[in-house]
Amino acid sequence: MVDNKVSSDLLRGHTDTMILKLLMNGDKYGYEISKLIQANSKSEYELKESTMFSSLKRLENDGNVTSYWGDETQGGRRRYYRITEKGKGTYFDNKKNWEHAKRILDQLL
Amino acid sequence: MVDNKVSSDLLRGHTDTMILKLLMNGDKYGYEISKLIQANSKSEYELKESTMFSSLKRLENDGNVTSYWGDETQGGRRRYYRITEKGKGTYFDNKKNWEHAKRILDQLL
DNA sequence: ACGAAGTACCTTGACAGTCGTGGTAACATG
DNA sequence: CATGTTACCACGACTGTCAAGGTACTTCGT
Repeated sequence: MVDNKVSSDLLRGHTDTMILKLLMNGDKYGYEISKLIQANSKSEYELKESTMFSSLKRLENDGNVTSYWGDETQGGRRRYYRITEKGKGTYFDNKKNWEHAKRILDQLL
Repeated sequence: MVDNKVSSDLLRGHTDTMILKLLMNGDKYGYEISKLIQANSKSEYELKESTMFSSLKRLENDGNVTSYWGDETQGGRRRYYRITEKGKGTYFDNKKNWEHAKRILDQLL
């Protein structure tokens, strides 16, 4: 009797999942993430910087990612993000939830 | 160059669209709407009353639905909701937007 | 040499949809 | 006559999004 309802949060807030997906393919820094998402959606979706930062902070607070400063000796410092084991689990859960929500929404809309 | 980005609001807030869809098949009252949505999703989604009421109020303020009191002479008064022409347009727009968002999310998740 | 544009980080405050909590009232059932 | 169900509604908290603003460095054109 556990969790056969869609947690309605996932009808909002897919940002975390998008970011986790990217980090599954290796560490990335913030600016890179937003550019990648824009590219991967062929500019049909734009992840706003402030949205991304609040998502990254949330992910870090929840232990889904860790971060560290890159060692760029010259020029702009970059903060890199790395997905944790927990983060991978979260990604798969979220992805499954999305598939579920999609089915239900298709039925309801 | 207009509107090739997903308005990210539709990643949240599908409630309005669900309700509009139901009203396309005839006037309904509040309680009925929430029960129908629960039934149509085989209890996998439950539309909370307070969410529904705020959605209905929003829909009415925006001219997507109108409402009137039923003439139940005995017992519980019921407020019925009827979709407007504008509401039908809104429904089709939202539905199209959902299809679009779905494609993009599938690509990004 | 200078200014603009781009990279790269971050904070703050407002806004909007969701939902828990609580309240009213009528009717049905045991 | 107490409990449950139908039926309405208001209020306030929470959370994800995003516009606006800030800092600092690099690159490129003129």
